[in-house]
Amino acid sequence: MQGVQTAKETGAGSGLTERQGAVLEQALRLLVDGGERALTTAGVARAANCSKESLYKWFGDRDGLLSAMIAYQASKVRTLDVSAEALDEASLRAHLVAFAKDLLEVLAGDVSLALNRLAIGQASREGSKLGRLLEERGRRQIGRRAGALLEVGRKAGLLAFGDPEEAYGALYGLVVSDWHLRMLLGEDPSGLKKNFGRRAERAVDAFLALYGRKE
Amino acid sequence: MQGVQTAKETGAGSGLTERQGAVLEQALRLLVDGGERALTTAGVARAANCSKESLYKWFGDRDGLLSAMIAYQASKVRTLDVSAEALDEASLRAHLVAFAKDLLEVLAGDVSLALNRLAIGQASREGSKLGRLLEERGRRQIGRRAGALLEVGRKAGLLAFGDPEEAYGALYGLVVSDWHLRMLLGEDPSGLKKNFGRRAERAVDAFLALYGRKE
DNA sequence: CTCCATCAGTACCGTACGGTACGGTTCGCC
DNA sequence: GGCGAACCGTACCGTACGGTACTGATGGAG
Repeated sequence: MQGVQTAKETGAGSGLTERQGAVLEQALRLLVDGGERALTTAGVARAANCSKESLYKWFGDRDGLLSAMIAYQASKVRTLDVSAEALDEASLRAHLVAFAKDLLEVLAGDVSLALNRLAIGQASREGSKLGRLLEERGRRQIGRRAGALLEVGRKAGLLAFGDPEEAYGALYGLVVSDWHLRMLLGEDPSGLKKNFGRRAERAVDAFLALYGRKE
Repeated sequence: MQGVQTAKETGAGSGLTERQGAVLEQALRLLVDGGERALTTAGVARAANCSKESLYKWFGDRDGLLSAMIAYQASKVRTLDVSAEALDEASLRAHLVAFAKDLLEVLAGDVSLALNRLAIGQASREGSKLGRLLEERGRRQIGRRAGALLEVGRKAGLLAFGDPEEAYGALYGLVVSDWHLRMLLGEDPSGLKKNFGRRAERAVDAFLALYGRKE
């Protein structure tokens, strides 16, 4: 980090050059296509038309490459904030349903599944920080969005809950149930993807039945 | 299966001898302690005081060993059936809370986490049947227990739901939320384990608020 | 033009693992 | 007692991968 960074960086202040971003993109593609077994340093170098030496110079070692992949993928996700505009019951429900659909679509995405599988596979190793990293960049982010939404709903007198964390946990559980695990285990998600909309609405209705303020 | 099996088998008619069961036990221990990286054929042979040749004779190859481990572990879990005795609101709630606590304890168990991590790590491989196997032996089993319990509750007029699968999904989601994933990612479950009881009760109360029959 | 930094491509090394083969031993059966 | 099956321990082989070193090409700075 000494001196002026002359190479062009990616949009986010991630310290990555365009080239390095392209390499991570190829690495993610390899991971999605063939799982962790396919993610070899030689394979990444070949797919990205770069040398292994450059990989080690840029990312340190294989773990550094994996961490960079997670950070890079997370940097592409942007969480839109909910405007604290006038919120009525219908619009709160609409926001919640939109959140639920987004959540399901993110969790069912190829890259998300591959990265979660990768981090879970490494979780047994003691020093592996991949799980923590994924949790920080993934769950915390989407959790904050949901938390903000719930807070706005409570401020508007539409929701009633004591512990926001508990309310968020209930919402998450009602929306996702065990689908995430089943997809991680390899179950074909095509049957699920059709029903995202209906599933999200049902879950939100149940959530509102639990935490919606009875008028 | 030709002729009479002379060697003593394990209790379940799994076709495994005691010796093979002991070997699988050691293999599970290795997996729990060190993750998949520690689960090498040589390591299992050393830990179980058997030869690699015997491993390959008994289980075919490494995948066969992994499948046998999952089947063996599943065979140790016995699902107790709910007697269809007279069920009132309090006893239904008690049964549901017991189920929820069991579910949390199973999912948080060392062996369960290790096997789920293993199957998830292999899920990217095309031909891997481990995920399906784990789903069949694990989820389906506990799902049937829950389904039976819910059905009894409905028959007794204490629960009202249309689709049993949906009701079970809601119960599962309320109980587990994202805790399973977080534990799979390596989060320390010690903080969670203290609150199993309270968590189970809260989840069951929410479930009953949704699906309990208002009298 | 010259110098220097960067990087692609490749060759190389050590290691670790899956799977196989073999010698020696135990144990049940005839 | 002798035979044969099962099996332990170990040595062995091929392969694949992580990581390093080297060579040559490119391109920008002075």
